[in-house]
Amino acid sequence: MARAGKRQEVLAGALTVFARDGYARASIDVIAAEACVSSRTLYNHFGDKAGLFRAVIQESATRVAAAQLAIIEQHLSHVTDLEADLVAFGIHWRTPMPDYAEHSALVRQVNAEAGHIPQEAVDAWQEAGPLAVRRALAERLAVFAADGLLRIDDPLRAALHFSLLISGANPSYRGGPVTPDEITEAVTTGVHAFLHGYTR
Amino acid sequence: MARAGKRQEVLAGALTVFARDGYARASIDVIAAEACVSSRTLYNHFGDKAGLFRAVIQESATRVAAAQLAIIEQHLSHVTDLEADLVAFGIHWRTPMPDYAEHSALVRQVNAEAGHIPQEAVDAWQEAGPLAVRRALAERLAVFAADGLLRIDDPLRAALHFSLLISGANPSYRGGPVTPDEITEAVTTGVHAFLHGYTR
DNA sequence: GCTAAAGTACAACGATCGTTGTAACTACGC
DNA sequence: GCGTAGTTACAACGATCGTTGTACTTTAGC
Repeated sequence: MARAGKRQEVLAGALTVFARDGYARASIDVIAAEACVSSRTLYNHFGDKAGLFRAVIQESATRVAAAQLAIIEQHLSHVTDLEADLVAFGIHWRTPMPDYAEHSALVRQVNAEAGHIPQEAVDAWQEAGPLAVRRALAERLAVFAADGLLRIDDPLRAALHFSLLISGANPSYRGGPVTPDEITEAVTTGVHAFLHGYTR
Repeated sequence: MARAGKRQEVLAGALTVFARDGYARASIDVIAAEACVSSRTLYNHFGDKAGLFRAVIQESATRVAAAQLAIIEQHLSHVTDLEADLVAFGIHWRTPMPDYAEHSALVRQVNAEAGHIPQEAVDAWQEAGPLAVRRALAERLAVFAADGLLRIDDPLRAALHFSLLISGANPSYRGGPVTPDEITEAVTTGVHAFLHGYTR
């Protein structure tokens, strides 16, 4: 296996290590071992550690964003019961697809390390990942507003609010994974707050 | 100045460096220089780097939580117009008091590095900081619910939702600081969403 | 099968860093 | 004023790590 796949395996291994240890803690040798690859190969592909990191966050953001766009498309194209569909969408969104834990851990690393990443790389990452998803979500919400189901002044901010209420506050401090029941509970209450608020 | 203040100066300098660089990147010598202190003094006070970090996050969380509890007390004790008071409270909350930027950068560092911090330290930090604030906020919200102003099943989750809608999504990717107008806009729309939701 | 490209193993470098020991120095309590 | 405890400057250590060079081996394409 000379040419094929090596690059992808390096990206996968680097994602694991960067997500777990962060940029500064992560060591090139550990990444190489995780990817079952020589450290020299790693340098041949990505130049240096910073280049590898940029490639990893870009690839991870792009891949997860694509998956989330598909989920948006799937659940929010033809809605019958808005609240039920939003709940189903939120549950699907938050339920761990493979690598979701690693991805969101990497997001936390990027958030923490933003000051040490070139601005252009951060911008590209945000554009390919969170912003793309937020924009797509905003588009759907705007449609619902046009249909008279919602009242929205700023769709982009509404999409942000939805994301926060649905996926917010799971920095996963505790080691254990989140149970499906917790996800259902969090999404249900989040969607309810998004739609109806807390006023009596 | 032998005994006095040294410890506090170390904590302040370490807060600055840890918040900016993160635990792994931060170097003891840089922290010592930032605090105008010998690195040996630092070890005499805190044992090692991990001990210093634990002291820093604990102190920062405790101090900021106390300030935020005071803001809650100040704005939400006697409310006349709930929405207006919540907006005023949110603006006061989010408007940078000194060190607020450093504190929230440190929070991001803790979120990213949670896997490398002893569980007990993370628990103590969360208890002294975010959870204490959330609990106090939940208490006020529960009072509003008892007064018939809000409809709340789970006050703690409602407090979480409020925090997310008000202070969420400012990972400060861009270098520039947030303008007061942006804060006002974000808080106003956040409070509106919290109270009324987006349903028509 | 041959050749060029890609991958590997291995050693080595310079740099950074956490941590400790030590001896000199300084401030504060009595 | 003196002594004790805190502070400093300084050197040194072992360890880790990013990165490079090189010689060797493997793989893929023709």
